[in-house]
Amino acid sequence: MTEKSVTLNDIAKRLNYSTVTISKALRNHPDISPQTTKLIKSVAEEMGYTPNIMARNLSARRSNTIGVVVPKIAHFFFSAIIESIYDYAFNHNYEIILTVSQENAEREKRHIQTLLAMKVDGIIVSISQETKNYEIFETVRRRGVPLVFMDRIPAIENINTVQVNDREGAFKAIEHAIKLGYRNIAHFAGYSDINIGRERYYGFKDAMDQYNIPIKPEWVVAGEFGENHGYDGLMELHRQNNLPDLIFTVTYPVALGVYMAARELNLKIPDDIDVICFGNAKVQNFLSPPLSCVDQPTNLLASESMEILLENINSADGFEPRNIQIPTELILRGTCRKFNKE
Amino acid sequence: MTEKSVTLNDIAKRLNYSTVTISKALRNHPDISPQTTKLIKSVAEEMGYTPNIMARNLSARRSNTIGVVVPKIAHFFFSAIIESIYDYAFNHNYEIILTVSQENAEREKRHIQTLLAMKVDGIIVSISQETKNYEIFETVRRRGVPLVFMDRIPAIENINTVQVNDREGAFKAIEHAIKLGYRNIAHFAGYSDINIGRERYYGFKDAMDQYNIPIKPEWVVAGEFGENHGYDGLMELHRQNNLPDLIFTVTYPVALGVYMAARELNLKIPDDIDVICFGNAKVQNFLSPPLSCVDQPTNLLASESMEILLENINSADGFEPRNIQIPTELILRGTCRKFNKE
DNA sequence: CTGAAAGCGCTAACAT
DNA sequence: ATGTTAGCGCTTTCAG
Repeated sequence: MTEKSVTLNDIAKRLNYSTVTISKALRNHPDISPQTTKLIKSVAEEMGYTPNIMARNLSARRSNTIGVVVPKIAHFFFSAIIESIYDYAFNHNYEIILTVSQENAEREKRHIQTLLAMKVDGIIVSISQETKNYEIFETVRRRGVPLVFMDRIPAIENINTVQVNDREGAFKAIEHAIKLGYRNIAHFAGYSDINIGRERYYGFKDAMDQYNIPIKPEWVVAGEFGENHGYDGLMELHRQNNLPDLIFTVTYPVALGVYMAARELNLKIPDDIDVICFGNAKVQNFLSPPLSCVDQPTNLLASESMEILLENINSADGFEPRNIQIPTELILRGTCRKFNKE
Repeated sequence: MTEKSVTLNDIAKRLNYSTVTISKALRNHPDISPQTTKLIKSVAEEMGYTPNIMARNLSARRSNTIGVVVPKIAHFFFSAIIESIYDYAFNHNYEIILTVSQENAEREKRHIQTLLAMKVDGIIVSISQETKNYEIFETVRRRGVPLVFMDRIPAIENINTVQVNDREGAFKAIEHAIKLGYRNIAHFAGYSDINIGRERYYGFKDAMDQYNIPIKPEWVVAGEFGENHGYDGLMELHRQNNLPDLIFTVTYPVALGVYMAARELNLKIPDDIDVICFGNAKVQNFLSPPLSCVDQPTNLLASESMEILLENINSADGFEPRNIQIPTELILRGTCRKFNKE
């Protein structure tokens, strides 16, 4: 019934060759004559041979596998990125081991340990919203495993990073809003431990400062990156009877949370309260109203990360860490557009 | 610099034990005395030992790893399912190797071969929209690797399946529409080779038949599961000047495509043309208008699949294939609700 | 309670 | 062009 999988040895015996010859032939090693190679391949095929990747990796001391750690996947931003990563990996003959931290630092750490134990050739990580201890990344470095941080980046030196220009992106959004006439602007921000929380806030602040608009502390509310933050945030401001005219949210899910709360409170977007967010999702076009945002090119984030990682993997030694910044673009839709206010 | 990772042997030498003792101690084998175990563990910890999973698996002939093949991930349905699968796996100490076929049968096959080569303990697959050749699944069976099909299921015998009650779900949606007074109903369907295409169509047909409404062949248009199908479909019907009053789409992305086309054509949803779809995504609540749908409980689909798979893996032999059907629920929002028509 | 021997399936280095 | 030897790091008998 359960047929035992055929090994190099099985083929060797059948053909009266050594396993080495078989192994080489199957990998097109020039040692082996074309005819023999052909013969061996056809027999392998016929016998239904599949290499045992565990064994191969163990022996070859490289796995052709890349580990990925992301905080979430059921959000457009990450699922789009992951899809691109898979694509890139497929085209370059790499396997991906994807792990999900669920925004939990402990879990993130365990995942990275597992990836190390699996002897992945390199790791791409987007840190969780609560990651504050960076020891594990030191461990990775000491092990000599190439590492690229993408989008969510810890504050440590000498690392590969691929990110969007968060500060500039946020600045553009707020500047646009100000030019539209907005003054009462709130920011539902991320925590400042994490780059995207910090930088997007700075971008917001840059713009407000530049146009001499005072920032109301109660209107800068730091929190997580999910719907809850947006929902709770708006609910709270409403309870305080302290609503701004516009809310700039640190991520798209936070904006969705604002939409939820607004519906519940019977606030009309964008008339009663307007929204603009960082991060783009195809569906935002079809929200009611369509949501304006700062676009982050997910495919570029993914491909740049992979590219740098593979370079690092394939550069014997002394690879200089690279830091890539990808420009953002402001996409205007139903919210935060002048004509809505006319 | 690049520090070599520490092995059982390293610990053994340091402690003057054999590797076997170390190995056993680390796995809490009763052979080893509690004190020795404790000592060994602390030293292992101190030396920064990480097991080499490749080696462990090779030797233990099981990987504690499950392979997953899905057609897409940047769609809410799949990303939600995958997240649940990861969760379940994490709690049961399994690793997941996720692969994405991109709706491509060739790629799907290669992924499954890779998973076999990686010696995964079991596989969950949701087949691509174009998979017609089922040989590879036979191969999996012959290898004795437990296999569960989820949501998208091929027409073969004696397999584990976990799916939603597609026919009933579609029926409920159409029946509801009919009771609302709709007669001119189109169905943007999937291809009939695949269960979800076929069954959802049957559900549609059941309802139309039961209420004696003739089905217009031009209004049943089969296609893929992505946005394009919906977009092209509506465009084409519009070109033919042959618009229905309601479109029932086989998936949520297809409905999105309809939204896109409708916007372009200046058709108002739900007044000019109404939409209801199979498959739920949180964001549908915030579309304009909110989209009614047949809900598929993604977490149940995921957990049932994992549960059956693990059972199958752990049942020595003679496991009877199981077939799970999960009931659906009709969720009414902005579209396909009577009050819109009043 | 501890360890020696053997082997998982494969590949790299070195013969022949 | 082909094979021999050795070993990747771990676990599973089986002896002591």
